[in-house]
Amino acid sequence: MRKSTSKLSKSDWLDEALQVLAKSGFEAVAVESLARRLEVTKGSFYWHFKSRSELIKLLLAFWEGIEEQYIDEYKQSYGGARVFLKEILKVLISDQTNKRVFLQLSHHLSDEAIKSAYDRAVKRRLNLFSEAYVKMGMEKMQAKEKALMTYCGYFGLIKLTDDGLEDVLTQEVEARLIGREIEFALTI
Amino acid sequence: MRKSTSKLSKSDWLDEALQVLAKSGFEAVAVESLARRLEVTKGSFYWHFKSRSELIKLLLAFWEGIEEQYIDEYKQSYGGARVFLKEILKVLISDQTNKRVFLQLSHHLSDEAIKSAYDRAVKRRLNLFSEAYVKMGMEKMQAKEKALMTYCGYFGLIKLTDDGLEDVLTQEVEARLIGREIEFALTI
DNA sequence: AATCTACCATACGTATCCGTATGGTTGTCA
DNA sequence: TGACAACCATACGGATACGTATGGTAGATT
Repeated sequence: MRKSTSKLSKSDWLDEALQVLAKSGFEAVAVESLARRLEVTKGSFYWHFKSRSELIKLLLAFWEGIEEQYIDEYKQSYGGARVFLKEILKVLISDQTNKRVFLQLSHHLSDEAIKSAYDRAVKRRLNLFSEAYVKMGMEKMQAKEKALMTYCGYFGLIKLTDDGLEDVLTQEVEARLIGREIEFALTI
Repeated sequence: MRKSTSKLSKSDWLDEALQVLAKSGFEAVAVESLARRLEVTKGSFYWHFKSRSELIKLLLAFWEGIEEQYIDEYKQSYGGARVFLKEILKVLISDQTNKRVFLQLSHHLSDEAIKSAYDRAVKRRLNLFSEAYVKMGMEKMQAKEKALMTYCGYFGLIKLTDDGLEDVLTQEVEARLIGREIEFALTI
């Protein structure tokens, strides 16, 4: 029944699940649906995972790992706080998978595991911004306030650019909006 | 089996459905669950409605009607564009039901009916803002750009204040953030 | 070559939805 | 008072999801 002869690993399931999550949301991260995509049956799934909720937990940890990893990379690549802030904003805005997974999390806060991963992701962003503003010379309290403002603009932006309102956001308008949001974030 | 002797109307179902939608999302707007809340069985539901999707459609129209109605009221109450913008922002931010329903819509754009209601709601807000900026003296294009910026801040704000991150947003911090967002919106 | 382990298929049980079919009750009106 | 309409209960069918039980196969290991 399988096409490929190679057997699957936990990692294969997680990779596929992340794709599905980014594209279609948590509801689509379903056991039998995933199994069909991987051309196996759920017999395979329940060999690798205890339950769907275990998959979800591992998936969240998987995603958080990826995110933390490339935040570290950006921190090392860009020493200056201002340029770091600019570049990390650019990637948080333009990385479609990161953006969509983050938004999917934000839609399912009634699930405890998802909510706690989401809370951490929000705080990661707020701290990123806040720390940058402190390094750029702001007082801690003002930096936190500015970080909140930046975060609101950031979140509204990734949501708006993900909603598919073609007649509102042409590519040109979207590009200008992104530019202005980044400009706003860099103005202290 | 019923407690009250009075029979239900379509309106009773819609009122209840709106409450549930605001509080728990579209998944919770389920036929049998709603029936239990109203202390009837789904036999009643399917007498009043053709299907669940019909209820959803009527519910969306119901909500849009409420929203349009009080936007009109605000337009009449506040003549000046600046004060109108300030007041409409305040209510769009602080009206919990409006805010939560709007956010719920934003989470279910794969449903066509929901998406089109959501698109209209987004455009309503963008037009509100844009028109205000034009009346405040901005060129049309710049007004549209500023409206987009305002919208992003607005959306991020209502989302953040709805996410229940107690250790991030104390009441005091939230109040200051709202103040700053409104201030930003009014600065041209 | 025999066996053991990793991996998977199949079949089943259960829960939860939506929707339908059908009949019962209650109030109103001729 | 008898019939009709509005409103609702009950019972059922079907779809879809999760999870379990059990057995099969292919490659590594001894």
